[in-house]
Amino acid sequence: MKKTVLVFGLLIAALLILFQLSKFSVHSGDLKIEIIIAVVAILFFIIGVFIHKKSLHKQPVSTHEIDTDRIEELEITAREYEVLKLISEGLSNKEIGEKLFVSESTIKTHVSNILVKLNAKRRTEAVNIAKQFQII
Amino acid sequence: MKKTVLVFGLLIAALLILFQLSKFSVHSGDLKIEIIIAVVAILFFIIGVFIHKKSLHKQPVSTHEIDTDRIEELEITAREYEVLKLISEGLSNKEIGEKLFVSESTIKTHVSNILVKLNAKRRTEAVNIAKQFQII
DNA sequence: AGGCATTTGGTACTTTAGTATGAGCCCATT
DNA sequence: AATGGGCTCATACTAAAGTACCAAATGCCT
Repeated sequence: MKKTVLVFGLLIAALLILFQLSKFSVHSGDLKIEIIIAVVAILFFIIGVFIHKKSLHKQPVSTHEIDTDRIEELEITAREYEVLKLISEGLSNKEIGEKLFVSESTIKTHVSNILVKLNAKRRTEAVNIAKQFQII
Repeated sequence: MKKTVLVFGLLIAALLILFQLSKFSVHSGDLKIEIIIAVVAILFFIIGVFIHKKSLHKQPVSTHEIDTDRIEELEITAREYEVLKLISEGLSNKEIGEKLFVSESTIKTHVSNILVKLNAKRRTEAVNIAKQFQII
């Protein structure tokens, strides 16, 4: 935000300088009008590209960001979320248990809770829904 | 492609007209130099935005394209691929069978073959591997 | 026509997943 | 001190997934 303001300020300043320069040079006759126009053209072409790039950064085209708000909305706890991510990586309940140093029973409980909260019937469906919600 | 050439042609024409106009107007003194510069600035700003947008279309930021070559490399058949996609949508074998009008046994056979070809132990792992391979 | 891959389907079995329920522990809030 | 949420774990059960065979119909290629 601060950067953008700074850039705009500099651009306006540059434009004003060009205006003054053009007046002076036309009067004195030692600078061709075509050159000034060319400089302005190139300058604003670059500005156009730059601004457009900036606007894209503000509205990410398909940058995959995690919607942490929705995780809270769904009341998915930290532990459940951990399990959910490991499910999406294709691990079994047993493997998840080993990775998190808890029993398979515990993972089953977590998975059951996840399925209810995501309104899914199976873990594969849960992964699909979670991806649509952009929470993984 | 043809569109781009056309746009460029028009732009060059417009630029030439502006040049001629600027010379004439300065000589006759009935058009201010500031206005010409402003027009050029606005014009090239728009061109800058437009060109940048075009270049993004040519190089998609992270457009998800399917690697059909790899599907062939893995020797995944058309039917197996259909099943794989439905697995990734979270359907059960029974549901997939109903959707494709075949028995659950058939789907089980397909799934087993998919798991071997993708070197996966479970369907969730298969989906994960398939996504890494960019085949779904 | 014979060989080959694909698709289909079955049986029988083992493994994994998921449900239901209960219970103990820890920690923060009231 | 009591309540409640979150994490843990267990048992017992049903459902789904996956394996290991076998077999038949189809279509394609040479």
